[in-house]
Amino acid sequence: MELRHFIYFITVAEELHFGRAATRLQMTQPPLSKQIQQFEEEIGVALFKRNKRHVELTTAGEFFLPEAREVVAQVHQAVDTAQRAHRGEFGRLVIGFVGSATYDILPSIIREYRRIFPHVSIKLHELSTPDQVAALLGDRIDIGLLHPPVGSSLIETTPIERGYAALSLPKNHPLAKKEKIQIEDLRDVPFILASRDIWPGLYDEFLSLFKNVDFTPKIVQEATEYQMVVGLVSAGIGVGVVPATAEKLFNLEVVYRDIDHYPLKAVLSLAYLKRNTNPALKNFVSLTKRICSDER
Amino acid sequence: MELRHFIYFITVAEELHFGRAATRLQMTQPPLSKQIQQFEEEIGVALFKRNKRHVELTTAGEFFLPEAREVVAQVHQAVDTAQRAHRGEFGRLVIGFVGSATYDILPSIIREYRRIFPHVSIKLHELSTPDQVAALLGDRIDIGLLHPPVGSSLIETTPIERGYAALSLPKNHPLAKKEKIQIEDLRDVPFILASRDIWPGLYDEFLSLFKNVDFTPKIVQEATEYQMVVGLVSAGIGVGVVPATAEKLFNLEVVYRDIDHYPLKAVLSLAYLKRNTNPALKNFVSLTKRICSDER
DNA sequence: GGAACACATGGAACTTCGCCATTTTATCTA
DNA sequence: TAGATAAAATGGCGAAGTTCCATGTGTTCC
Repeated sequence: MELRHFIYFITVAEELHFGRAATRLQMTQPPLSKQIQQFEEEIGVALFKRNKRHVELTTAGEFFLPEAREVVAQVHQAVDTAQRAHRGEFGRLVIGFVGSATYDILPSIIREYRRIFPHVSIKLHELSTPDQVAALLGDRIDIGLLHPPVGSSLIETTPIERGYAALSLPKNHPLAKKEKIQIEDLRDVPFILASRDIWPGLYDEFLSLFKNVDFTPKIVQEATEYQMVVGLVSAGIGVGVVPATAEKLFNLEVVYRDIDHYPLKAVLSLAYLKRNTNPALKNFVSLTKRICSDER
Repeated sequence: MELRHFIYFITVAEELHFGRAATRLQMTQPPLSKQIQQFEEEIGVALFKRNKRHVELTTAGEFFLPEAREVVAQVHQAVDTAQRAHRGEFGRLVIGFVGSATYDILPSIIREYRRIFPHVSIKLHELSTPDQVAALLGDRIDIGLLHPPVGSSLIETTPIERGYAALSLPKNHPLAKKEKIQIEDLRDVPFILASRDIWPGLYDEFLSLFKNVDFTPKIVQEATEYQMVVGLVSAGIGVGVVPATAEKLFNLEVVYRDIDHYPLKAVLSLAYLKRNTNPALKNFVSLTKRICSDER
């Protein structure tokens, strides 16, 4: 019993004429007759009443016809489902992200992706960059939104946001009066940073600013997230270093200032395993790239 | 693309091992590998990720698996439906019947048939015997419940009720006092009969009773149904001739008597076209025969 | 009653499916 | 590091099944 038999049966049932049915099936009449006979024998049911001149369905054939059509429809649906999944229209996507990504880029990407691929289920996990790298290598997430570098040749990364970091100061801080802060102004200033785990690139870049001056910054406090940095700043503990997108965490007690001539690059990257074959991943990556290039 | 491919895919997906899957399919591994490859090529979707040592489903394969199982299930359901219809468990049955059959045998047969074959839809038409014969020959009904003879070699008949007819008299009629009526008592009695169309056999048999006596019965009225005969009798118009089962049409004004030594046979038969292949018909006929033999 | 139509039958050719033997590659172990 | 083992892929061959062509047979229509 093969699919062929069902298709042959349906065609003959529609034409009630072996010759015409054979033409529609692009074959000749004798093999069609034989296949139908074999099929009837195999299932033990006469599907047609034939009297050398006229063909008609038996009662069993009439009941079989809609079921046979259902078989063919189900076959098409199955193949279609596989092809859609292959194109990434069905699937699952597990996304890791650093907390700072939620301030800006992540929600708009997710929103757009959901609109275009409504049948892909998305699972989000807030993870630090090193945890994301481990999760990627352990196949627990498909995509990471993290701060480079990741330090693994198995992982592909593309920058999606080339933003900058800024200093956040209590609004009554003396330096807050200046439009641009000079690096010399930062001598003896107490700093509050997110811990190096959160964003090693930014942490290291901040420290490297001071290679060309004769002092090192005084880090008085490390926080586990940027929201906490801003909180400590507004409490007057010190001056914070946060990505510029954190300005969206409105806090009236805090102002943001750049350091003159010393931009702090704050790159957010998309990261995924090179060997990951999840079709939904490709779409997510290309969609993200498109959105980011549109914004420029 | 054939059913085989779906079954092969499901088995490999369940085993995730071409060798074991091949064993389960009672074949060797190489042709199985080849068939899966061809199938993947045909639908344009990689269903398995294989790396010479391990096999696993791709995302598309995971989405395809339940759909493929659905295909196989639908195939089985389709074949099962055809086989059930072939056995007469699904179907339609159009039944013609004479009015007198409703008094006794028909309801119990229908009730029992419905219980055993709940998925056969039954359509009932009250028709006279000649109309039933025409309807049978014109393929408008599958079965007739009628009074023989039918007079067509295309039609098969089997008696299902060998009942008797009786005389019905107004309860104050002189003859009503007698337990058994002698045929001589019927001289000059006005008779009421159902018209010959209704039951030619009974009509003719009644007339033939009088071949051996020197008078013919006086038929004063013909009615179009037995209920009407009984009604006319109770109105005192005359003496009726009705099937014994008509006694169930309770009427306190009427009594029933037999004619001594002259039983009036009242045969009800099942009739159907010999060439009718409706499987539900066979079951109906054999069930009816069983019920009738049980009752004896 | 003959012609035309339509399904069935029989035999030949081609396709393809499955088996066997072998190769390739990945993993495990010494 | 290298050999052993396991598992999928590859290639050639035989057999089975499918298709085509030619023909047979029973119906229907003129």
